[in-house]
Amino acid sequence: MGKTVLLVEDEVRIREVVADYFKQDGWEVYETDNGSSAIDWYDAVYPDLVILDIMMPQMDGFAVTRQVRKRSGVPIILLTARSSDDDKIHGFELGADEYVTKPFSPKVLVARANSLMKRATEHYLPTGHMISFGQAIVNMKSHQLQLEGKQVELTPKEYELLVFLLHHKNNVLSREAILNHVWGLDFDGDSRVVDTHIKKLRAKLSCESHHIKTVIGTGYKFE
Amino acid sequence: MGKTVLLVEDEVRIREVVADYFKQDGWEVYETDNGSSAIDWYDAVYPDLVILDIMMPQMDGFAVTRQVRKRSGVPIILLTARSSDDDKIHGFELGADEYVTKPFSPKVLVARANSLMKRATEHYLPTGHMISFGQAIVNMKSHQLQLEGKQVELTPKEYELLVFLLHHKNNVLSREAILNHVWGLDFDGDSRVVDTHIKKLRAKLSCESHHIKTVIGTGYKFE
DNA sequence: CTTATTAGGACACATAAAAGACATATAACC
DNA sequence: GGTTATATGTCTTTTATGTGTCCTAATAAG
Repeated sequence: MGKTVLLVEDEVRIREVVADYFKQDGWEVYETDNGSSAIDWYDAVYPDLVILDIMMPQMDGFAVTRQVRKRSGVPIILLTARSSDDDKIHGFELGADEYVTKPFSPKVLVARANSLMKRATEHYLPTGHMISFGQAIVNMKSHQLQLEGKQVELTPKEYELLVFLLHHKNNVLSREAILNHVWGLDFDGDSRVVDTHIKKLRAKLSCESHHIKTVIGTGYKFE
Repeated sequence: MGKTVLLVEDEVRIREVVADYFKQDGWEVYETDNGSSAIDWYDAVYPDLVILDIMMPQMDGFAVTRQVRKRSGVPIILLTARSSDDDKIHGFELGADEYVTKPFSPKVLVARANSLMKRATEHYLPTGHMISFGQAIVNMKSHQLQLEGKQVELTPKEYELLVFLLHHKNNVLSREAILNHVWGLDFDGDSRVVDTHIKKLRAKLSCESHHIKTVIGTGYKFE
């Protein structure tokens, strides 16, 4: 699965240009022009990166940042027309990771996004880094699962699914959100594929499968 | 209240650098260079996070992990020297939440610590949109009810009903009104379904069930 | 005390998810 | 290029869970 970015910008011209550059660079781009729908989009796709314009009608970039930060520590880039230090402090306090001042070059923005992602990825998955739960250790480098000292092979989908669940521990994830993130937006099959892969993951997790909770009517949750 | 971390590392140089980074990030840092005093420190300060070097004289990181785990589920990060320790991790009892391989960047370690803390905190005190009453917290995101620290699973209807009551606190709600809002206008069944679901909600609310008052001849009220 | 109304329990029915079987797609190998 | 193995996705059956109805006991109102 490629990198996904949620782009929130009300000026159509800027949004389209930026989106094009990101697509060119291999990103999957979700676009919206206002803050309140941005939150809905976030919950639906769980993007790897969020780019927010500060100046937007109704719900501005700061407000969106606050809402997103309630949900996760996903990298956030704020786009600003103002360059005053007050704004910067305000934004950093709220949890934005970077500031890009308008006018900016889309190339530079993509470059910053990539370096931020790289940092975030290292931060999530540094080499040799592992996450454990119960008797299990997930090796983020070899994409393997170690269970009671034994190696358990995971298929790519199983691995992606497990990592997505782990990164959103304790959050209820709808089939929709899981599909969008692990399978991608272009997947147009039955949302029950998620069930099938959850089933297979549970089988491989064996004694630790209880961590994956079914949330009836919605989806799943990792605890 | 600031975050506190107990740092157990026998190499002075590493310990001091790491401690500095954590202090810089607003943490209160307790340091010690050996495993046995680590337990004493733990009992004295009850830190929010424990960072342990695996390789230590006398009592190693695994032993300390075991001791700490007897006391609580506090987040633990183990520092391992290169991947040669991977083999050791195989056979040992687990219980640490993360493993960071040396050499590591102190920045990354602080970042990991923060995200781990965030997860742990979310787990204990879910943020996001919540409504609380008495000892209960309703999480509008996970559709769950937390009662005296324990998660209580709500079915979709129970959740909708509870949220409707909460949104109209202190208002007497007729069965008709409840039906129309929670079941929808098209529902053509018996209005006594409301009673049944109120009953089930009360059972799940247990000690907080007194908030749901019966208004005889009309319906119910949440106080 | 009588009647109206609700609570509680038992049960039937509806819906959602798990399990299993199978078909198709993808990759690896000869 | 054809063959095999593996991974992925769909379909059907089984199981679990949620929902709604009914009946009886308890409780409140008149």
